Amino acid sequence: MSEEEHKKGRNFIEAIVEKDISENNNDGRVHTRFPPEPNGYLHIGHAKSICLNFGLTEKYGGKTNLRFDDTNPTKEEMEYIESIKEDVSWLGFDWEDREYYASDYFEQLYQWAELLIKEGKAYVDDQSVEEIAATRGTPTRPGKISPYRERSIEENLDLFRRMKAGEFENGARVLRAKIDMASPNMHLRDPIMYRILHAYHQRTKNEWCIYPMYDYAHGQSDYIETITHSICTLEFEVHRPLYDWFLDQIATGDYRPKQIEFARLNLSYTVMSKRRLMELVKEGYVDGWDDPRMPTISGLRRRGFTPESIRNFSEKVGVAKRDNVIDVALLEHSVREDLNKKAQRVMGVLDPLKIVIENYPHDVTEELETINNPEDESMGYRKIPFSREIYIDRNDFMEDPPRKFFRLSPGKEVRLKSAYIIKCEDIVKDHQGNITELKCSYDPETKSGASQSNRKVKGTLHWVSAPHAINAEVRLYDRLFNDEDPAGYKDHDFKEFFNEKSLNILKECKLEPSLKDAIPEDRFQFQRIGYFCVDRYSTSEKLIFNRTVTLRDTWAKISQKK
RNA sequence: UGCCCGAUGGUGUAAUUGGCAACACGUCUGAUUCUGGAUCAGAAGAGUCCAGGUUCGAACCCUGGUCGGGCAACCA
Repeated sequence: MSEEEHKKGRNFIEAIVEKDISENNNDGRVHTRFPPEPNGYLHIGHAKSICLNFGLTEKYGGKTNLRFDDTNPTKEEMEYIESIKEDVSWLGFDWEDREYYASDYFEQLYQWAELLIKEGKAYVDDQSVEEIAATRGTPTRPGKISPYRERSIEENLDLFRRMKAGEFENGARVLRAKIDMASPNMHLRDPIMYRILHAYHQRTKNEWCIYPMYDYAHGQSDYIETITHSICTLEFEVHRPLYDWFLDQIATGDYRPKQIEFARLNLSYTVMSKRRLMELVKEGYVDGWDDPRMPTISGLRRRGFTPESIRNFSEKVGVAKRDNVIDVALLEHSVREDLNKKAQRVMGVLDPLKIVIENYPHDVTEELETINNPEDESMGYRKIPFSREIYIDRNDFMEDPPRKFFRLSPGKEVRLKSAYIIKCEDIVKDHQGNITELKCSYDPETKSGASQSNRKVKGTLHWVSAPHAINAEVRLYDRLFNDEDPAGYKDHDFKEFFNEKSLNILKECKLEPSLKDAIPEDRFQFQRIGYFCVDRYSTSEKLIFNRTVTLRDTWAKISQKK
């Protein structure tokens, strides 16, 4: 991308960063952070944020920290930390040695809290949760001042130290910043800085029984890490004055991190909150956080998405402040675009229909040559066996076809990809009238690559040689929900829109023999069908393929229009 | 009846910061094709939420509305 194009296409955050650099704010540094709370798996929305934060520092020459926002020991687990790290690196980003935890700063945070008390800017409140909630006021009415607000500095200090020492029960007292109970911004009405939580923390163990709240911990953590641009989602916009207030209390020089908010990603036909995804997992709607239908990074990975496709997608969706719903078609386009260039083409028959080529000799196997990827000659060629009995997909045959059907039907000819032209001579049915087999003839002059092979026929089919085919299970996935915005109804639970047909397992699929050594996460294009990925739990005894996405299907559109 | 955001083709994002509304996805044509894929060529689709104002000129600035979102967890 040229300098000129840069300027044209830049989003509002890049514009801010460029301005800060040109004005030499914070010495012209760019330092961002990705700050997940380890209480769930990362999803495609986080991927956008990861790409944004790491992308910015790649572009402008800076650093990005990975920081776990682990200030609530009752909700957070080690399992999530591991999955988050794996997802970020899988996407292709490197936080180098900067793996940080908000809990690493507990001591510093505590010291700053004492400082605030000493300056008369924080106080210990003995009110109960209910009382604090009740006296906070409403958006239109100011709150009531706490009876404990004017305690002496000495008493506050003493009580806060005793809170830390574990002398009080959960919920008995909190430390509050003394700001303004009448502020029109609810977050400035003496926000809670510390609460008492006698809970075991994954990292600090039993060292603490008071834990800082997000608003107090986050900005100060940014400050400690010398973050310059603290990017978060829109719902934190009203927190910004508080973010700045806390910083102003402890900052000593000119350096200040700047909070910038952008609109979170929404995807059509799915849900995008950890809470809802957790529900799907816990209530068994899906297999787990990495179910291929989930919009989680691990789910997309298992489904067969590439890191590149997700990064390209993140680039394409843009960054702005207005609410948005991205068409899932854009995500699908991103994988197709990437896999089209990379995925080896193979033959796979999902719903086998046997064909006997009656004029082809018994006991003969030809090794036919076929290109691995017509988009990339360097991927080479391979051999596929051909014989008298083959399988084609059942929906590639119609006994009574409509006019635009270019596939096999009685008396009609069709090309077998990389093989011969065959003609349907006869149909074999069982007693119920189901088609069980097709009798065909082949034209030996039409072998692919042969000099007289140029005869044109309307259609080309994929196929596999019956005696050489290997068996596999193929899982077809569809959108998780039937509604574009399942979480968008006040009077309906999002799970009411769960798509019962979102998973279709096919157990009798026949694949070309070269696939027998495929290992988990190998990706292929099953010619004319779609892109498929070996499931992470696939074994050589039981091969399992997940359909990542179908190919664009013009015929499906034509036939749907009837 | 408070405060803070936002509003540009079906969807998303741009518009050299006041100068002919562009790009991508999607849709539709056609060409091509041993994948009804890919590729190539082309088309339709918004006059920028509304009403005023400033200006030679407004998507952009001002005023007033309308609509949408967020904020009242000892969550993040």
